[in-house]
This record gives sequence, structure tokens and C-alpha cells, in this order.
Amino acid sequence: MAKEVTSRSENYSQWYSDLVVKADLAEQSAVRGCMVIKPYGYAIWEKMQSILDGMFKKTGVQNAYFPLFIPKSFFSREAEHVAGFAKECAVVTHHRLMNDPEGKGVIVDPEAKLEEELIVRPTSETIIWSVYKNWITSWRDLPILCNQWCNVVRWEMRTRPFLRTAEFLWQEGHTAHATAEEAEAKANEMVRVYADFARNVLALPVIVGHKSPNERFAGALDTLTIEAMMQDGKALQAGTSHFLGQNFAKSFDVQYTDKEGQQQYVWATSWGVSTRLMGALIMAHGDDNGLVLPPALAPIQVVMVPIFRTDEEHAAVIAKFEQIKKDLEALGHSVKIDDRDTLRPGFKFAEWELKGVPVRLAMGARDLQAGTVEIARRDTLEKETVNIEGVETYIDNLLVDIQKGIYDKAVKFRDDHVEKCDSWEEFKEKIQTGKFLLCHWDGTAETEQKIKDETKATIRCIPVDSYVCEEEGKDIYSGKPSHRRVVFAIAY
RNA sequence: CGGGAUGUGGCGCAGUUGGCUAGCACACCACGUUAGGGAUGUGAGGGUCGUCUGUUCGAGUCAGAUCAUCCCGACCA
Repeated sequence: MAKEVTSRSENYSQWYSDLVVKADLAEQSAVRGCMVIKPYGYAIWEKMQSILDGMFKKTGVQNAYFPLFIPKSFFSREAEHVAGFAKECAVVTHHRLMNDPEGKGVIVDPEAKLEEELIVRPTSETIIWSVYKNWITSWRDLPILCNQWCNVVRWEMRTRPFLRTAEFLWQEGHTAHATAEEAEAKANEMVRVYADFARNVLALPVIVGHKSPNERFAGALDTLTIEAMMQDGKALQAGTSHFLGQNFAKSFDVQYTDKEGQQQYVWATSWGVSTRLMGALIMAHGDDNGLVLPPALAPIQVVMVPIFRTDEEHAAVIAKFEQIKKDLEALGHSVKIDDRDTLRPGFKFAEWELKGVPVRLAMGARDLQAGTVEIARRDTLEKETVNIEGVETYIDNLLVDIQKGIYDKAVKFRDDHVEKCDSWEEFKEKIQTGKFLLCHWDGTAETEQKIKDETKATIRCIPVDSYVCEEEGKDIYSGKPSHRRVVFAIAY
């Protein structure tokens, strides 16, 4: 029987696409560059949402919702911001359809042309700041800490499931503060939330750092990022948090009266993560048998597959499963008994592996006799048979183990693929083999651009927690003096 | 938008220099035997070949146009 998933070694990108489809996460939709997220894939996204949302709320952030459509004129207020998005927007020009008088089908009613076009949001800064203007008049109104879960549309020229789709789901937080310090602290706090989430829930060992000016968000003074490494050694920007300074406040004239009675512009941040996190998860942990979900994220943590010949055996196994299920649920775990009687056990094993369920139990006549159950862990594919007594405690511990195992494996992989590099010749060669290279950089956009032109590698970040390397040296390309190393990699 | 490629049942493909009722594997449906790692036998159903126009006695096959998709760039979370 042929493998469902193409081997990674052949073509990583093909492997990834196959995995997305075969694991029942998503499929291509009829709309260019968009995808249909299927129930199983969406359950994973929902879980991400609920965990993240809880983390946001602990920092005082509240959810809100702003319109999908943004009047075109809003975009003309922040020049730098628009430069970053104008090229890739979907624009609504009409509001009505009509029957084609010439023949079949419907056409856009030319009478229904909008006076002002509406832009389908590529991000909501402009509309949110036009609203914030009315919300903020006094220092007592600050800070404003809002987040919205929504979809956005960017008419990308090239799309890829979960990593870059024309429409994607995300959350975008937008905050307004009285002082620069407070805003910067918030941007920093939120990137920490992302890093914690990535490491503890997604088991992704991300690198936290600042973006170089070239790679910054349009309109930001500083962009913080979490950068993850995929199994082909390429980088994926998994989340960003921006310190926007007073750019948006000035463009949208958002001022407050301070305690001294002076008019002041507010300071802003924005931060977001998207369904791209799903892509990160798949590419970082998946193997040739399919998805590997960390227990903290898995919508189903334990799946149970009964093996039986007769109705009596079936009933006995299911009864045992029900008991274990109850015990596991009492410990807060999500469990599924796969009681489909039309499929053979081997098929179910393969299917649940494809879907990445962390722990699988199998029980048949043999086990009923012996009072045991077979436990398989998805991350290592190891199987063992344990006594049914106290199995819930065993699984409880096993899930913790698996979570740690997946993370540790990813950390090891990353550490094995990060190295210092001080020779330009070596750089050109090694960067193509899927490595993060820690190199000196003279801090100029020119050098960064030249390196990008010659090798496609970009500065992923100037790290602030892992791989921090403050030391004197010479720029790898220009030879000019440098005070620290930065992370170079080829990115998705 | 530049370079390359592809459109044939649900998915993946074959279909030669135009020729007869468009084929294969998988999936689907029915029945039987099976069930500890993606079972198997028999039978059944489903496509008008992306779209339009042309050439021809005859077009999935040739020509033109058009639409769509994919890959490689530029752009980007």
C-alpha cells in the first residue's frame, strides 16, 4: 500500500501540500488563492483561538469587531502604510447585480456604482484608528486595548495553503497609550504572549527579536517577531507585534488631553497571528505518516480503536473504553472512541496518525484476556502494552511527555541548524542548505538588500532572547564594523 | 506582471500520425468473506473531454481565441 504522504525528502513543498489535504485540514476552494478549512482543521484553529484569547484577556485586552469594508479615502491618510498594502487589495465598486439583458446569467448593474469604493480590509489599522478618534479625548480614556478575530484579504500573487492565502483568518490587536514607554512595553508584552504560546502550546521553539528596518511592518517604528524554523531549514514568521509610534495617531488625528490640560497624540501598537500558525505547526512537526499535534493543541488527545470479531467482544471493549474515557475526561483530556464498524483497525490507525492525534489506544480480545491495552504515541510511533489499571494516570503523564518530546525534538533540530558564520563564501553556500546563520551586520539597509539580492536570504530578526550575541565583529558582506550578530535565513 | 506547464467521471492519469460504443487505477454503491497496521471477491453506477470558433465525411486528438489552475520570479502574515 502506497504511503498517503509524499516523502519529505523528495519535495518539501509537495509534501506539505499533500499533508494539508490528506490530514483533512483544508482544501482548495473555487476562489483563487482561497482555501476551505475543513472541520478537523478548523477545530485546531478554534483551539488556538481559545487558548490565545485567554492569554490576551489576562493582559487586559478585550475583543471587539470592526467593519470588513474600509472606505478608500481612509487609506490615503497614512502614506507609508498604504505603500505596503495598496498593491494587493480587493476593491468593491458596485452594490447590485442584475439579469443580463443580452442573455443568460447576471451582470454587475452599472447603475449601482459606488460613489466611493470600499476596500476589503487587508488589515484594520485605518478603520480602527478612525473609530479610536471618537473614543479618545482624555487621558482617562487610555489605554485602549482591543483585539479582533476576523478574516482579512490580501490579493497575493502567489498563494500556498495556510502559509499565504488570499483570504486568511487572524486576530489583530490594536492598542492606544498615553506614552511611548507604555506602548513599547505593550508591544513587548504581546510578543512574549506569542512566544509563550508558540513554545508551550504549539511546541515551536521560536526566536524572538526585532525586525530590521527593511522587514518592518508598513508604518511601524519597531516590529517584534517570533521566527520559527521549518524542517527544511527555512524560516517562517509566525507572529508579529508592532510599536507604531504616533504615526497613526497623527494621520487620524487621535489626541487626548493630558493631566496638565495639554493636547497629546496617543502612542500605538498592533499585533497579530494568523492561520499561518497552522502551517508552521504542520511544517515543523509533521512526518511522513502525517501530522503530529502537540497534546496541548490537539482537538482530540486520545483516540481509542476497538478490535473485535463478535458483538460480545465489541461490547466488552467499548465498555472498557467508556470507563477509560470517563476517567480521562475527568482529568481534562479530550477523547474519542472510534466505533466505526465498517473500517478495519489498520485503516483507523493510519488515519488517526495522519491526523496527528497524540495518543492512540487499541484493545482487542487478547487485551480483554490479559486486562491490558495497547498504547501508541504519535510523536515517536512507539507502542507498548500496559495494564488497564491506572491507565488514565499513565496517559495523563504520557501526554505531558509527548508535549515535551515534540518541543525538545524541535529545539534540537533548530539548534543543529543554527550556526555562526563569518565568511561570505561560506554564507552563500550554507544558507542554501537550510540553515539559520548568525552573522555580523553593519546595520544598513543597503547591505541587507544586497545580501537578499544575491542569496534570497533576509534578516529574520535581531534576537532578544535566544541566540543573543552582542560582540564586536565585521559585517559578513561589507566588512564594516558590527556590534552584534543577527539571524539570516531564507524564509517562506 | 515576466518565464514555463496543464485543463479528460469524486481524486490521479492514459488516450500514437484525427477514425468506430472515450479507457485505466483508486474512490463511491450492493452483496459475500474478513478484522492486532491502510483487507478481499463478484457485480453495478457515474464523464462528452475547461469554454467558444474554425478546419474536416469525421475532432479528446489539428488551428485560433478565451477562461482557469499550477510551478519558477517580483510582492507578502
